[in-house]
Amino acid sequence: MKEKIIFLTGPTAAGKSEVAVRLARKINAEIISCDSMQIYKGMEVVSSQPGTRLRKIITHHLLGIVPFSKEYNAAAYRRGALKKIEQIIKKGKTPLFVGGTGLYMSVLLDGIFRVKAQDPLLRQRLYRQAEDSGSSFLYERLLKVDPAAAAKIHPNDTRRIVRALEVFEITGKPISLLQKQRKGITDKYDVRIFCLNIERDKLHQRIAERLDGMFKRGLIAEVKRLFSRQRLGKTAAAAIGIKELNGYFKGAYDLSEAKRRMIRNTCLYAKRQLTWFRKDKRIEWIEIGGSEKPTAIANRIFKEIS
RNA sequence: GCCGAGGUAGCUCAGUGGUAGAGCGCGGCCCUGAAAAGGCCGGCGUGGGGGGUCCGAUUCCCUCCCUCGGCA
Repeated sequence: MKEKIIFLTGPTAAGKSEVAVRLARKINAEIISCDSMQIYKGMEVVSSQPGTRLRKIITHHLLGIVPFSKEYNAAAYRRGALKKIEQIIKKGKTPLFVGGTGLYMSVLLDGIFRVKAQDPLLRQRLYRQAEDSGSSFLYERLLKVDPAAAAKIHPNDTRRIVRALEVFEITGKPISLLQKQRKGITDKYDVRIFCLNIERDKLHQRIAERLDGMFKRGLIAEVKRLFSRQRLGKTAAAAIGIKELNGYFKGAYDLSEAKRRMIRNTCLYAKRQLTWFRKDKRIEWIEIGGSEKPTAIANRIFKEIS
Protein backbone atom coordinates (compact mmCIF):
# COMPACT_ATOMS: atom_id res chain seq x y z
CA MET A 1 0.00 0.00 0.00
CA LYS A 2 1.24 3.46 -0.90
CA GLU A 3 2.02 5.91 1.85
CA LYS A 4 -0.17 8.96 2.06
CA ILE A 5 1.09 12.49 1.42
CA ILE A 6 -1.18 15.48 1.85
CA PHE A 7 -0.78 18.93 0.36
CA LEU A 8 -2.60 21.93 1.73
CA THR A 9 -2.28 24.98 -0.44
CA GLY A 10 -4.18 28.15 -1.25
CA PRO A 11 -3.54 31.82 -1.88
CA THR A 12 -1.60 33.88 0.60
CA ALA A 13 -3.56 34.93 3.71
CA ALA A 14 -6.21 32.24 3.19
CA GLY A 15 -5.36 30.80 6.61
CA LYS A 16 -3.40 27.69 5.64
CA SER A 17 -1.10 27.58 8.68
CA GLU A 18 -3.89 27.51 11.23
CA VAL A 19 -5.85 24.86 9.38
CA ALA A 20 -2.74 22.78 8.79
CA VAL A 21 -1.93 22.39 12.45
CA ARG A 22 -5.46 21.22 13.26
CA LEU A 23 -5.37 18.78 10.40
CA ALA A 24 -1.91 17.52 11.29
CA ARG A 25 -3.07 16.70 14.79
CA LYS A 26 -5.94 14.63 13.49
CA ILE A 27 -3.93 12.62 11.01
CA ASN A 28 -0.69 12.27 12.97
CA ALA A 29 1.28 14.38 10.55
CA GLU A 30 4.33 16.57 10.57
CA ILE A 31 4.25 19.72 8.49
CA ILE A 32 6.67 20.51 5.69
CA SER A 33 6.55 24.08 4.52
CA CYS A 34 6.21 24.68 0.79
CA ASP A 35 7.00 28.36 0.71
CA SER A 36 9.86 30.09 -1.05
CA MET A 37 10.07 32.91 1.47
CA GLN A 38 9.29 31.23 4.77
CA ILE A 39 12.33 29.07 4.13
CA TYR A 40 14.48 32.06 5.11
CA LYS A 41 15.72 32.85 8.57
CA GLY A 42 15.31 36.41 9.77
CA MET A 43 12.15 37.01 7.74
CA GLU A 44 9.63 35.60 10.18
CA VAL A 45 7.29 38.58 10.12
CA VAL A 46 7.55 39.68 6.51
CA SER A 47 7.01 36.14 5.24
CA SER A 48 4.24 35.37 7.79
CA GLN A 49 5.86 32.27 9.13
CA PRO A 50 3.74 30.23 11.52
CA GLY A 51 4.76 31.32 15.00
CA THR A 52 5.92 29.35 18.02
CA ARG A 53 2.34 28.82 19.19
CA LEU A 54 1.66 26.62 16.17
CA ARG A 55 5.13 25.13 16.01
CA LYS A 56 4.83 23.92 19.57
CA ILE A 57 1.81 21.87 18.65
CA ILE A 58 3.18 20.27 15.47
CA THR A 59 6.71 19.90 14.19
CA HIS A 60 7.33 22.11 11.15
CA HIS A 61 10.10 21.48 8.63
CA LEU A 62 11.86 23.64 6.02
CA LEU A 63 10.92 26.77 7.86
CA GLY A 64 13.46 29.49 8.58
CA ILE A 65 16.44 27.30 7.77
CA VAL A 66 18.27 29.28 5.08
CA PRO A 67 20.19 32.51 5.81
CA PHE A 68 18.57 35.36 3.91
CA SER A 69 21.91 36.19 2.31
CA LYS A 70 21.92 32.85 0.50
CA GLU A 71 20.30 31.92 -2.76
CA TYR A 72 17.85 29.09 -2.73
CA ASN A 73 15.76 27.57 -5.50
CA ALA A 74 13.22 25.03 -6.55
CA ALA A 75 15.71 22.21 -7.10
CA ALA A 76 17.20 22.68 -3.64
CA TYR A 77 13.71 22.69 -2.21
CA ARG A 78 12.88 19.44 -3.93
CA ARG A 79 15.96 17.72 -2.51
CA GLY A 80 15.17 18.93 0.99
CA ALA A 81 11.53 17.98 0.76
CA LEU A 82 12.23 14.45 -0.49
CA LYS A 83 14.48 13.84 2.50
CA LYS A 84 11.83 15.08 4.88
CA ILE A 85 9.22 12.81 3.33
CA GLU A 86 11.35 9.77 4.03
CA GLN A 87 12.19 10.80 7.56
CA ILE A 88 8.60 11.46 8.48
CA ILE A 89 7.30 8.26 6.97
CA LYS A 90 10.00 6.34 8.78
CA LYS A 91 8.57 7.71 12.02
CA GLY A 92 5.20 6.31 11.02
CA LYS A 93 3.73 9.73 10.41
CA THR A 94 2.17 11.44 7.42
CA PRO A 95 3.94 14.28 5.59
CA LEU A 96 1.67 17.32 5.30
CA PHE A 97 2.92 19.95 2.86
CA VAL A 98 1.66 23.44 3.52
CA GLY A 99 2.33 26.50 1.44
CA GLY A 100 1.52 28.50 -1.63
CA THR A 101 4.59 28.37 -3.83
CA GLY A 102 3.24 26.74 -6.96
CA LEU A 103 6.59 26.04 -8.55
CA TYR A 104 7.93 24.27 -5.49
CA MET A 105 4.82 22.12 -5.38
CA SER A 106 5.06 21.32 -9.04
CA VAL A 107 8.72 20.41 -8.86
CA LEU A 108 7.99 18.06 -6.01
CA LEU A 109 4.85 16.52 -7.44
CA ASP A 110 5.99 16.23 -11.04
CA GLY A 111 9.76 16.55 -10.84
CA ILE A 112 12.42 18.68 -12.46
CA PHE A 113 15.18 17.73 -14.86
CA ARG A 114 18.19 16.70 -12.84
CA VAL A 115 21.10 18.12 -14.74
CA LYS A 116 23.37 20.44 -12.87
CA ALA A 117 23.01 23.47 -15.05
CA GLN A 118 23.49 26.68 -13.20
CA ASP A 119 26.29 29.18 -13.61
CA PRO A 120 25.91 32.57 -11.97
CA LEU A 121 28.69 34.15 -14.00
CA LEU A 122 27.30 32.95 -17.29
CA ARG A 123 23.90 34.13 -16.24
CA GLN A 124 25.24 37.53 -15.36
CA ARG A 125 26.91 37.76 -18.75
CA LEU A 126 23.66 36.90 -20.52
CA TYR A 127 21.75 39.52 -18.60
CA ARG A 128 24.35 42.09 -19.50
CA GLN A 129 23.93 41.19 -23.16
CA ALA A 130 20.19 41.50 -22.81
CA GLU A 131 20.65 45.00 -21.43
CA ASP A 132 23.17 46.07 -24.02
CA SER A 133 21.66 44.53 -27.12
CA GLY A 134 18.06 44.01 -26.09
CA SER A 135 16.29 40.81 -25.17
CA SER A 136 15.34 40.26 -28.82
CA PHE A 137 19.03 39.68 -29.53
CA LEU A 138 19.06 36.78 -27.07
CA TYR A 139 15.72 35.58 -28.34
CA GLU A 140 17.11 35.31 -31.86
CA ARG A 141 19.90 33.16 -30.52
CA LEU A 142 17.46 30.94 -28.69
CA LEU A 143 15.42 30.54 -31.86
CA LYS A 144 18.51 29.04 -33.50
CA VAL A 145 19.64 26.67 -30.75
CA ASP A 146 16.29 25.66 -29.30
CA PRO A 147 13.29 26.59 -31.46
CA ALA A 148 10.97 24.47 -29.35
CA ALA A 149 11.80 26.44 -26.22
CA ALA A 150 11.64 29.74 -28.09
CA ALA A 151 8.15 28.88 -29.29
CA LYS A 152 6.99 28.59 -25.69
CA ILE A 153 8.78 31.67 -24.36
CA HIS A 154 7.61 35.20 -25.07
CA PRO A 155 10.33 37.45 -26.59
CA ASN A 156 9.96 39.84 -23.64
CA ASP A 157 10.43 37.15 -21.02
CA THR A 158 14.12 37.82 -20.55
CA ARG A 159 14.37 35.64 -17.52
CA ARG A 160 13.29 32.48 -19.30
CA ILE A 161 15.29 33.28 -22.42
CA VAL A 162 18.41 33.66 -20.30
CA ARG A 163 17.69 30.47 -18.44
CA ALA A 164 17.21 28.50 -21.65
CA LEU A 165 20.46 29.83 -23.11
CA GLU A 166 22.28 29.20 -19.85
CA VAL A 167 21.21 25.57 -19.88
CA PHE A 168 22.14 25.16 -23.51
CA GLU A 169 25.60 26.64 -23.05
CA ILE A 170 26.38 24.47 -20.05
CA THR A 171 24.94 21.17 -21.20
CA GLY A 172 24.91 21.54 -24.96
CA LYS A 173 21.35 20.29 -24.87
CA PRO A 174 18.19 22.28 -25.48
CA ILE A 175 16.22 22.96 -22.30
CA SER A 176 13.05 21.96 -24.12
CA LEU A 177 14.46 18.44 -24.33
CA LEU A 178 15.70 18.27 -20.75
CA GLN A 179 12.39 19.54 -19.44
CA LYS A 180 10.72 16.39 -20.64
CA GLN A 181 12.79 14.40 -18.19
CA ARG A 182 10.96 14.73 -14.95
CA LYS A 183 9.80 12.30 -12.39
CA GLY A 184 7.63 13.26 -9.49
CA ILE A 185 6.25 11.58 -6.41
CA THR A 186 2.73 10.89 -7.57
CA ASP A 187 3.48 7.33 -8.68
CA LYS A 188 5.22 6.40 -5.49
CA TYR A 189 2.82 7.92 -2.98
CA ASP A 190 -0.88 8.35 -2.49
CA VAL A 191 -1.03 12.12 -2.93
CA ARG A 192 -4.01 14.32 -2.14
CA ILE A 193 -3.94 18.05 -2.82
CA PHE A 194 -6.35 20.41 -1.12
CA CYS A 195 -6.61 24.08 -1.92
CA LEU A 196 -8.36 26.62 0.29
CA ASN A 197 -10.41 29.11 -1.64
CA ILE A 198 -12.22 32.19 -0.49
CA GLU A 199 -14.17 34.91 -2.22
CA ARG A 200 -11.77 37.40 -3.79
CA ASP A 201 -13.07 40.47 -1.95
CA LYS A 202 -12.75 38.69 1.35
CA LEU A 203 -9.26 37.55 0.53
CA HIS A 204 -8.22 41.10 -0.26
CA GLN A 205 -9.70 42.19 3.03
CA ARG A 206 -7.77 39.51 4.91
CA ILE A 207 -4.56 40.55 3.19
CA ALA A 208 -5.05 44.11 4.42
CA GLU A 209 -5.85 42.96 7.93
CA ARG A 210 -2.86 40.65 8.06
CA LEU A 211 -0.62 43.54 7.10
CA ASP A 212 -1.70 45.48 10.18
CA GLY A 213 -0.76 42.48 12.28
CA MET A 214 2.64 42.34 10.65
CA PHE A 215 3.36 45.92 11.63
CA LYS A 216 2.34 45.19 15.20
CA ARG A 217 4.72 42.26 15.27
CA GLY A 218 7.65 44.43 14.30
CA LEU A 219 7.75 44.37 10.52
CA ILE A 220 9.69 47.61 10.22
CA ALA A 221 12.41 46.58 12.65
CA GLU A 222 12.75 43.22 10.94
CA VAL A 223 13.13 44.65 7.45
CA LYS A 224 15.63 47.25 8.72
CA ARG A 225 17.65 44.39 10.15
CA LEU A 226 17.66 42.69 6.75
CA PHE A 227 19.39 45.70 5.27
CA SER A 228 21.88 46.20 8.06
CA ARG A 229 23.50 42.78 8.30
CA GLN A 230 24.84 40.60 5.51
CA ARG A 231 23.89 41.39 1.98
CA LEU A 232 20.35 40.39 1.23
CA GLY A 233 20.13 37.60 -1.36
CA LYS A 234 18.29 38.17 -4.61
CA THR A 235 15.58 35.65 -3.83
CA ALA A 236 14.94 36.80 -0.28
CA ALA A 237 14.94 40.43 -1.39
CA ALA A 238 11.98 39.72 -3.63
CA ALA A 239 9.65 39.11 -0.68
CA ILE A 240 6.72 41.50 -0.73
CA GLY A 241 7.31 44.16 1.89
CA ILE A 242 11.02 44.59 1.46
CA LYS A 243 11.21 46.80 -1.61
CA GLU A 244 8.04 48.61 -0.58
CA LEU A 245 9.43 49.49 2.84
CA ASN A 246 12.79 50.34 1.39
CA GLY A 247 11.16 53.06 -0.70
CA TYR A 248 9.71 54.44 2.50
CA PHE A 249 13.08 54.25 4.31
CA LYS A 250 14.68 56.18 1.50
CA GLY A 251 11.97 58.82 1.61
CA ALA A 252 10.50 58.12 -1.82
CA TYR A 253 7.01 58.01 -0.30
CA ASP A 254 5.30 57.86 3.08
CA LEU A 255 4.35 54.85 5.16
CA SER A 256 0.72 54.74 4.04
CA GLU A 257 1.90 54.57 0.43
CA ALA A 258 4.26 51.72 1.34
CA LYS A 259 1.34 49.88 2.91
CA ARG A 260 -0.83 50.49 -0.11
CA ARG A 261 1.84 49.03 -2.36
CA MET A 262 2.31 46.00 -0.14
CA ILE A 263 -1.39 45.27 -0.16
CA ARG A 264 -1.67 45.70 -3.90
CA ASN A 265 1.34 43.52 -4.66
CA THR A 266 0.10 40.84 -2.31
CA CYS A 267 -3.30 40.83 -3.99
CA LEU A 268 -1.68 40.50 -7.39
CA TYR A 269 0.43 37.67 -6.06
CA ALA A 270 -2.64 35.89 -4.72
CA LYS A 271 -4.25 36.19 -8.15
CA ARG A 272 -1.23 34.57 -9.80
CA GLN A 273 -1.24 31.80 -7.25
CA LEU A 274 -4.88 31.02 -8.00
CA THR A 275 -4.18 30.92 -11.73
CA TRP A 276 -1.50 28.35 -11.02
CA PHE A 277 -3.74 26.23 -8.82
CA ARG A 278 -6.69 26.30 -11.19
CA LYS A 279 -4.57 24.71 -13.86
CA ASP A 280 -3.83 21.66 -11.71
CA LYS A 281 -6.82 19.37 -12.10
CA ARG A 282 -5.70 17.10 -9.27
CA ILE A 283 -6.52 19.78 -6.76
CA GLU A 284 -9.54 19.30 -4.51
CA TRP A 285 -11.01 22.69 -3.71
CA ILE A 286 -12.12 23.65 -0.23
CA GLU A 287 -14.38 26.67 -0.37
CA ILE A 288 -14.30 28.56 2.88
CA GLY A 289 -16.39 31.44 4.13
CA GLY A 290 -14.79 34.34 5.90
CA SER A 291 -15.71 33.33 9.41
CA GLU A 292 -15.29 29.56 9.41
CA LYS A 293 -13.00 28.34 12.20
CA PRO A 294 -9.73 26.61 11.29
CA THR A 295 -10.78 23.52 13.21
CA ALA A 296 -13.99 23.25 11.22
CA ILE A 297 -12.12 23.54 7.95
CA ALA A 298 -9.59 20.96 9.09
CA ASN A 299 -12.45 18.62 9.93
CA ARG A 300 -13.88 18.95 6.46
CA ILE A 301 -10.55 18.01 4.91
CA PHE A 302 -10.16 15.17 7.38
CA LYS A 303 -13.49 13.74 6.25
CA GLU A 304 -12.34 13.86 2.64
CA ILE A 305 -9.23 11.92 3.47
CA SER A 306 -10.76 9.21 5.63
C1' G B 1 -30.88 82.43 -3.72
C1' C B 2 -27.27 84.43 -7.48
C1' C B 3 -22.65 83.76 -10.39
C1' G B 4 -18.90 80.39 -12.17
C1' A B 5 -16.87 75.33 -13.06
C1' G B 6 -18.17 70.42 -13.66
C1' G B 7 -21.05 65.53 -13.89
C1' U B 8 -17.78 60.07 -19.35
C1' A B 9 -14.81 52.92 -16.77
C1' G B 10 -13.96 51.07 -9.79
C1' C B 11 -10.70 55.97 -9.30
C1' U B 12 -8.29 60.40 -11.70
C1' C B 13 -9.29 62.41 -16.16
C1' A B 14 -8.87 63.06 -22.07
C1' G B 15 -11.58 63.50 -26.53
C1' U B 16 -15.15 63.64 -30.77
C1' G B 17 -21.78 65.73 -34.64
C1' G B 18 -21.05 59.23 -36.93
C1' U B 19 -22.79 54.62 -30.15
C1' A B 20 -15.86 56.41 -26.66
C1' G B 21 -10.30 56.36 -24.86
C1' A B 22 -5.45 56.91 -21.23
C1' G B 23 -3.12 55.97 -16.54
C1' C B 24 -3.98 53.58 -12.13
C1' G B 25 -7.27 49.74 -10.34
C1' C B 26 -9.58 45.12 -11.53
C1' G B 27 -9.98 40.38 -14.16
C1' G B 28 -7.89 36.23 -17.15
C1' C B 29 -3.49 33.46 -18.62
C1' C B 30 1.78 31.48 -18.99
C1' C B 31 5.30 29.32 -15.84
C1' U B 32 10.67 23.08 -15.02
C1' G B 33 17.38 25.57 -10.71
C1' A B 34 15.61 33.88 -8.68
C1' A B 35 8.90 31.84 -8.46
C1' A B 36 6.21 36.59 -2.90
C1' A B 37 10.16 36.44 -9.15
C1' G B 38 9.44 37.18 -14.47
C1' G B 39 6.20 37.57 -18.80
C1' C B 40 1.48 37.97 -21.92
C1' C B 41 -3.70 39.34 -22.79
C1' G B 42 -8.48 41.93 -21.72
C1' G B 43 -12.22 48.08 -21.47
C1' C B 44 -14.68 45.75 -17.50
C1' G B 45 -19.27 51.86 -19.86
C1' U B 46 -27.53 52.47 -20.23
C1' G B 47 -21.32 59.10 -21.40
C1' G B 48 -26.30 62.36 -14.29
C1' G B 49 -32.28 62.21 -15.63
C1' G B 50 -35.81 64.08 -19.26
C1' G B 51 -36.93 66.74 -23.68
C1' G B 52 -35.44 69.20 -28.39
C1' U B 53 -32.45 70.17 -33.15
C1' C B 54 -30.33 66.73 -36.69
C1' C B 55 -30.24 61.29 -41.28
C1' G B 56 -27.45 60.63 -36.68
C1' A B 57 -25.95 63.47 -30.10
C1' U B 58 -21.51 61.53 -25.40
C1' U B 59 -20.55 66.00 -28.32
C1' C B 60 -25.26 71.49 -30.04
C1' C B 61 -29.87 73.74 -27.37
C1' C B 62 -33.57 73.70 -23.16
C1' U B 63 -34.87 71.87 -18.43
C1' C B 64 -34.38 69.22 -13.86
C1' C B 65 -31.04 66.79 -10.35
C1' C B 66 -26.17 66.41 -8.05
C1' U B 67 -20.97 68.03 -6.78
C1' C B 68 -17.27 71.87 -6.13
C1' G B 69 -15.73 77.13 -5.74
C1' G B 70 -17.17 82.38 -5.13
C1' C B 71 -21.00 86.07 -3.65
C1' A B 72 -24.88 86.54 -0.47
